Amino acid sequence: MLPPTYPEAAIALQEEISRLVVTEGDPYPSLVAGLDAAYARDGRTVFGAAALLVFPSLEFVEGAWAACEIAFPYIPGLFAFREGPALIEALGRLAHTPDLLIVDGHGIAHPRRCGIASHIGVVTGIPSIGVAKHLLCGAAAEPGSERGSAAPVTEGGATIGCAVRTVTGVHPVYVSVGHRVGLVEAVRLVLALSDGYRLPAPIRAAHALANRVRERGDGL
DNA sequence: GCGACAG
DNA sequence: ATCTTGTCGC
Repeated sequence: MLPPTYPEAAIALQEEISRLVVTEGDPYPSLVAGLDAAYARDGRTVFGAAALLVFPSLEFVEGAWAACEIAFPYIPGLFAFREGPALIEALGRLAHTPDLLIVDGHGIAHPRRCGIASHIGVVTGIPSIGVAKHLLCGAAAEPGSERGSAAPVTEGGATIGCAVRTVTGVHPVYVSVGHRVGLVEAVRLVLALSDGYRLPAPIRAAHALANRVRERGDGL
C-alpha cells in the first residue's frame, strides 16, 4: 500500500497494523539501533537518523541517515506517517541489521495502540520499544524518585506503558511496547540502555546525528 | 461543544 | 519539532 495521503486512510492503516503487533517477547540484543529525526529550518525536509550501538557495552558502531521531503502534516497520533519514512530509510542504510529498535516516540501507548515504534517494528519485523518524553494518551502514576523506579501508564483500565525514572530526581520517560517485546522486558532494556542521561544512549546518539546532518546541509 | 495532543 | 543567549547548578 502506498503512503496514505489523508488522515482517514492513515487511521485505517494503523488499525490494521495494530492487529499485527506482538506485545510479548524477551530479546537479548547484540546490536541496538536508536531512531530519531530532525527537521530542516524551512520545514520541508525531515532528516531521519539511525545510530547502532553494541549491547550492553553501549559502544558506538555506526550511524546512517536519510533526508525525505515531508509528505504529511504533524497530527498527534499520526506521527509515523511524518517521520516514519525517513527513519525506515536510515535504518535500511545501516551496514548491520539491529536486533532491537529504540524509537523516539510511543509504541502502543497510543489511541489506536499503534504509535511510531509499533508501526516501524511491524513493518520491519524487528523487536521495538517506544520511549517518549511526554504522554499522548492515558495517565501515569508517579514513579519513585530513584533511578530504576517505574509506574504504570493506564487508559481505560488497560496498562499501555510505564513511566520510568532513568535518572534520580529527573522527570521520567514513558516506555511502551513497540513490537515483539513485553513491557517488563522493555523497561529493563531501557534502563540498561540509559547511562546517566534521561534518554537512552541509542536515542541520544541518533538525535545528535540527525541534528548534525541538518546543520551541515539543509537541502538534499 | 471544549480541551488535550508523541515530535 | 523549530525559533533562541545566557545562566544557574552539579
